Amino acid sequence: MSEPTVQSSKYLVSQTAEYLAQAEQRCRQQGVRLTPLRREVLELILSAKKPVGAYDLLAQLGRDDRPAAPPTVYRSLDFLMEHGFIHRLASINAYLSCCHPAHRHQSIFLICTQCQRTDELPVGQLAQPLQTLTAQQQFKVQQSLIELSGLCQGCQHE
Amino acid sequence: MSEPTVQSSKYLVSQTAEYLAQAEQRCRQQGVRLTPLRREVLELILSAKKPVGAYDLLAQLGRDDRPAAPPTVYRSLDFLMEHGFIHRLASINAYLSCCHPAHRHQSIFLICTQCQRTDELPVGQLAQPLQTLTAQQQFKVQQSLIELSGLCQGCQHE
DNA sequence: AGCGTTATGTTACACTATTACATATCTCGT
DNA sequence: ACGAGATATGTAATAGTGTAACATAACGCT
Repeated sequence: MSEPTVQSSKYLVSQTAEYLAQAEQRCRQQGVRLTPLRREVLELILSAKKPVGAYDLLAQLGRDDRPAAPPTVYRSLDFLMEHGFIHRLASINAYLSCCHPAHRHQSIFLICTQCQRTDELPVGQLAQPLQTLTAQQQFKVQQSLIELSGLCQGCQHE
Repeated sequence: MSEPTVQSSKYLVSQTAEYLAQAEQRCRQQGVRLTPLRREVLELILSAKKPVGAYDLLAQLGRDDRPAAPPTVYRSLDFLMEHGFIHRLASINAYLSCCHPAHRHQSIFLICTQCQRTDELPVGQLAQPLQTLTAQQQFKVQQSLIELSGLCQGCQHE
């Protein structure tokens, strides 16, 4: 709880407790409920140093010795995604917390194939060319997915 | 067999038969084998108007009344991807033929959520900003995945 | 023909996710 | 405080996607 989350260190520093408090507040503002279950799923994702699989979460949620059933976690994940608290990485079927849940945005994910740590970056300089390209095709983008797999700085020298 | 494939119409026109002939040739050049099975899988993907799921392919491959087993098709898909003949769309777990298998490249996919038709475009104007961004992060890209879902031109007015 | 390599067949299973329906909890008006 | 409707969770079953492990077959070369 004392160190900033790694994945967001370059982009927006936030600690788990602070993040959760802000999440609570945003849910209240929007009139939706960050229930104990949803909050716990979010906490688990926040405290992970890398993207987490749904079944990993399920195992950790396990009440009274037996693992929870899949819909339990998938519904929470759906809620958290819908409200912008987490993202799903399609290329590795895993979930990670969003660095800046305050507003809708497109992101680019850099996924390290070695250590699995993943950085989320704003589209920034790519937004304009992307817009130009889809406009040329007269394609109306609903959702974008940009995931780059490779070696992070730390893993290149091993 | 008489119409050009839709997905490549804006980028590189190629017909199934011609595509297969070129694939044969490239495999010979590289000393790898486009076996009847691999060729059939490629044909099925080429003749589809939209990306195809692995189990759809399996069903179509079904010999003597029973469907083929999963590894049959997955091994062929792996081969075809490895040699650049097809791509996998992670966001919809489907496969489609590559428009320009002659050389390695990054692509952008525009996937219509309505009709499922998918266009493959070269990264073009995005290559430079992408390169800049990953260089800033000192991230060594091994594989990139850019998939935009939305409505194609034809499906916007329905 | 014989041998090593490559490809395919076959069975079983792992992993990811959803459907359908039952139960519990919350919210709000009265 | 109460009950009705809406929202959330529990539970069981199953769908969809992909891989491991091992056996058999086909190829390619000497």
